Amino acid sequence: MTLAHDFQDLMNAAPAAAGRSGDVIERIGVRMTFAKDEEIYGQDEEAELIYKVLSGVVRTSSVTSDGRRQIGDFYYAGDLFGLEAGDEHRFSAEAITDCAVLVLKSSALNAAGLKAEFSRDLWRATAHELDRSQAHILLLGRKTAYERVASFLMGLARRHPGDTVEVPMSRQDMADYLGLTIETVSRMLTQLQASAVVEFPSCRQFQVRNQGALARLAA
Amino acid sequence: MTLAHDFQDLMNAAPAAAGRSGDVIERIGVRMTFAKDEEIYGQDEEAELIYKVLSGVVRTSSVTSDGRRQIGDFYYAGDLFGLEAGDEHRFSAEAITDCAVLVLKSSALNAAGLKAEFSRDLWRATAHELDRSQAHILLLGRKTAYERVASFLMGLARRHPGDTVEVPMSRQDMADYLGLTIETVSRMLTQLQASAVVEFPSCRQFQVRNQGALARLAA
DNA sequence: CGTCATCTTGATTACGCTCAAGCTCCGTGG
DNA sequence: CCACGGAGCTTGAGCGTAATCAAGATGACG
Repeated sequence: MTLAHDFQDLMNAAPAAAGRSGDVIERIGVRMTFAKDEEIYGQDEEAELIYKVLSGVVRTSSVTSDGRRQIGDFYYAGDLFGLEAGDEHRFSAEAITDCAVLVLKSSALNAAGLKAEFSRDLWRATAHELDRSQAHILLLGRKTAYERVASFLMGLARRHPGDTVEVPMSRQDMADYLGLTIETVSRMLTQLQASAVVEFPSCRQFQVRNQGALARLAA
Repeated sequence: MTLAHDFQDLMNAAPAAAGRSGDVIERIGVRMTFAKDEEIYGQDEEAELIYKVLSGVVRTSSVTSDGRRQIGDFYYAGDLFGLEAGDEHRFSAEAITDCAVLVLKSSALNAAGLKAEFSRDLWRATAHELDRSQAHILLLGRKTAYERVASFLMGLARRHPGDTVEVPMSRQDMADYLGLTIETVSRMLTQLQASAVVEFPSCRQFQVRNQGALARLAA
């Protein structure tokens, strides 16, 4: 990991920060880059920083002592992550592609007197996270493997409108997000292709062939 | 459902509201009561109210068109619920016992100029919800039926310290929270008893017999 | 062109679901 | 006081979906 700016920037930039609150993190955050598979923060580390993806894709994940892994979510350019209720992170965060990330120390907001300005955005981001978590709960609790994989592709397609959708994560990442094994994910993808719902020219990109069928499965 | 105070109270009480922000909802909220199994709000209703449980137990749940149900969480006295990111509720809320609930219109906070005072509590409650949701994701994604039921009992015991723990919800509610069927829940409870981890004198109350074993299973 | 990681496919197993019957606990009424 | 009925819970038998174990296929990279 490398720092693009010195941490000193944080203090220098703070007084200048004004205007729309959406800009606060851009103004007083520190830009950092992470290589593919590099850890951004660890499970059980102190949760005092807020992160914003500039480019690349980030995953949050939790591994139990016996090796079972669950992925919390995937984050793309523009998404905030790392905000949590407890003192410690429940999930770790890793770059799944080379990434650029803005990092903001939440205590710096207080020091700079920008907390109020930023707090509405912070609440929104937290509420949005909650919303996505609840959708995830529905998926894990009551959907079949076929529906889970369909929902996942639907989510990817929704985020990246365009003919061909890129799949930035591995089958293992998908499986650990969906509460399945890689073999099951692979089989369901094959089935979805056989049913002409989607088409995979290669294993990391696909096109939606039957939007209606996909939406029905994802519902 | 019955209103203990007139809605007018909301406006009357607002100017008097001062001091600790934790009191805001108590001061300007409206008290309502709900009978067992009564709906507090429905799925896809507008999400503009915030609720606080005074007594009894509330569940949030989501039912798909084909009848599959997932329970989001259970709420006890002191818990806030109903806060959501979208305009519409993803879950409905029902009383699982006779309940008393404080209801607060979030727009009233703006009107009364109390939003800032309340916002920190609101953010905390949202972050806490997120934390619980993430734990729920871990449970649903990567735990066995046996571990899920053990985790659930652990959670009940933690909330209500004391020798005998009451189980306010039905087996169906437990099953729909845990992503299982009532039969599986029942079998796992029988197994946990057979292994002397817990003991059920009746089906709605239990004692923890082996704290360590229960904690290990729930981890 | 060879090597290794990733992905897919196949065969078998097992965990939890479905369907079905029986039990327990309550409230109601004879 | 006991018989009846119904809802909720438990137990049993068999099945099906997804996991596991094990080969192959594909693709990226040196």
